[in-house]
Amino acid sequence: MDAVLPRRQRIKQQNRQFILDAARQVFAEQGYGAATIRDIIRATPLAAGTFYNYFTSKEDVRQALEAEMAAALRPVLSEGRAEAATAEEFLSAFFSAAFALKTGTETAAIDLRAGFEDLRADLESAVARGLFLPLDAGALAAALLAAADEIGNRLAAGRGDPVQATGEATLLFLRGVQPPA
Amino acid sequence: MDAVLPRRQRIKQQNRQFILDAARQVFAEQGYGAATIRDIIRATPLAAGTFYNYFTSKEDVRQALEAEMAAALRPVLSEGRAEAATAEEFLSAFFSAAFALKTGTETAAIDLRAGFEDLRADLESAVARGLFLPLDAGALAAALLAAADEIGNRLAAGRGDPVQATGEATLLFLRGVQPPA
Amino acid sequence: MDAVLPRRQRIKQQNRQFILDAARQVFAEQGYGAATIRDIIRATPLAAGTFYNYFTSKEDVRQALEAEMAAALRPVLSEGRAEAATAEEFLSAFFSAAFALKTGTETAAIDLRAGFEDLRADLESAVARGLFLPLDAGALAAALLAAADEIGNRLAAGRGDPVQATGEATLLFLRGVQPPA
Amino acid sequence: MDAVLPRRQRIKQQNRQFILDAARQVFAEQGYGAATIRDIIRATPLAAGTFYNYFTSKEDVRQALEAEMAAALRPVLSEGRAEAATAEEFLSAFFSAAFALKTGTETAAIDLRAGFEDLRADLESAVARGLFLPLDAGALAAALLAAADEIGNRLAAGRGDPVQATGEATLLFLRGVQPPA
DNA sequence: TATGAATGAGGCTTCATTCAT
DNA sequence: AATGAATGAAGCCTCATTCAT
Repeated sequence: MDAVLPRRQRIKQQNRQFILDAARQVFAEQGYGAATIRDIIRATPLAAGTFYNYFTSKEDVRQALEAEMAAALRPVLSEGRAEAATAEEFLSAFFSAAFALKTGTETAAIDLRAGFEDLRADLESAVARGLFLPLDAGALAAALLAAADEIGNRLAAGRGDPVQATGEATLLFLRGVQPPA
Repeated sequence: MDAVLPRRQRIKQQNRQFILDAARQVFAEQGYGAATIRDIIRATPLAAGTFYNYFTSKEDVRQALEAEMAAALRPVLSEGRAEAATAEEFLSAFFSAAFALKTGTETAAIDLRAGFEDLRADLESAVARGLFLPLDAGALAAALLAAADEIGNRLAAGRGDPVQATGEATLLFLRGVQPPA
Repeated sequence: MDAVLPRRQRIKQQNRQFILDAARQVFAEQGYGAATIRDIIRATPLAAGTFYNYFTSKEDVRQALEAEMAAALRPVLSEGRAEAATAEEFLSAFFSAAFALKTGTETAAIDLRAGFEDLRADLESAVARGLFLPLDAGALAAALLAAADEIGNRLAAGRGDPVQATGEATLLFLRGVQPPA
Repeated sequence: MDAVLPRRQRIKQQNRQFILDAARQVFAEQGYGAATIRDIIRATPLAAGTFYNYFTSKEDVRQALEAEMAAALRPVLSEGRAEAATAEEFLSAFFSAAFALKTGTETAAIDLRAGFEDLRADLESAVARGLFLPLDAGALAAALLAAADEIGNRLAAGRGDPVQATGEATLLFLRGVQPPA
């Protein structure tokens, strides 16, 4: 699908990706605040000055990284949500995808909050279709993502089983905690 | 209630509190990772070296701060939960206290996760009393705190009304999102 | 022999000695240049400020220490030298005492050069008595002390036996290195 | 003789030498322990951070300096020793070279002990050739170097004449201090 | 465009010294 | 006298950024 790029262009793209990959890893290990540009370069085969040919600051990298992650999260998280016929299908698809992302080794330390806008939109649409009670879509998206992220962290740490957790979380948000009267 | 302390002791306590207060503010503004010890001292009337009479590192301050916050959170968050007669009372008390903490100006940037253990214990007891469906108390506590924290952040940013949010969040976790059949 | 001192005086003397002993140890471990006043105080049961009741600076301590060491070295190093009837007796007494000092554990890191003046005077007297060839007493004292110090360091490090080294060093300075013609 | 280096390489070598020269001077003036890296940089036209492009610590500089000095000392101190036909020639060559080094202004504060290994080897060879009495070469080397260093210091301070001192020191170690019977 | 050394600002920490108790 | 906390200077080191090659 990708056009064949001239050698120069290819190297440029590769170097950019070197930096982004290194940044993702460094941010995951130390947190964004504590990470330094030098840390990123060090995790790269490039020289110090080369960084500035691609980005102007740590914040610049972060934004590029966020865009990249949002693009990667979108298809995965949205999959199955748009066409869900019931709230249960919607929630189950969401938690299943979310926990898969959090426990997948290759995407360590993904912050699900990057998918906020997409989820909010999907929820609004689902509310409009009558699948959900008419709640504030923003608050609901925040609650779902925060809960999924936190439970996902627990799963990634080995506390719990993803499949069972998907079921429990779906039930929790589907029917709530109240025992039937 | 407090014993009258000799002057020197009083000043020591005061200085320690200067640092803790400054640290809370600095961590809230810049994040823990990006904050520097110098930032903390600068937000204090103290001299640079004085920091090390009280703490050995930024991490040391963080731990003291966390202990302080846990101690402050405990009575507020627990209030009304232990003796709640219904799940609704429990959830309502929880979200009400949580949102009050997050929107209260003087306690900016409190991370509710510090109250995890208390909440988990309360939930276990509530499940045992039959107030809640028999869910995994750890996962439920994680979900409630994460959701409350995230929604609380939105409230603190002016997006939404605490009272209404308390009602909605209570309902969300009480009955779930599914419309009645 | 010591007069009984009033309690105050006794404590003062004791504190002064605390500092001197700590300083000797610290200087031996880190060298004079690298040692700090705080290092000295830390090796003491005293508080930081107390140092300045006894000494004004690191240099001040060093001088007191040097005087103390010179006073301690004098009788040991001079012993047997003044009344030596031959050069061999003189040298043997000197090296024997010097190596004993360097290898004695309780007087670690003594710098024999503190005994320079005494040795020079003894040598001058010995030259005048015809025990030694008429060499420059200063240079000879320097050579003897430097050699004794350096060989003593080797002995203290376990390289060689003090008794044998005394014999060899005595012979070396007595007859030189030239094989008999 | 030296290959012509590209400009960048030349500057790097020059900067390294700036630091080494400054360090030698600073160590000589203040002693190794008391010297600071900042002192060294200040004696240089370089910026503070540049130090760490060349060395990792004060100790690192010291080692480089020692290697440099050993390399510089070797040919000078060894000159004339290896092929000496008599003990007198050997000692005379040694002291002459040593005093020249100590009193030469451009090589202030050289510590002759850096030449220990070379001298010990030369002495062993000389003993094997029968030039010297069969003494412990290590102890003898230590004694000679220590004496030469100390007397050299006296000469550098203006106390004595190098030529005369060479003669006296040679005699001292050649025949010892004992007057002929 | 890539390199990597130079720069000096600034963060971390320890120090000598003072002084209220 | 003895104490030990406060002070701010100063040492150590790393950083972001520039720029000659």
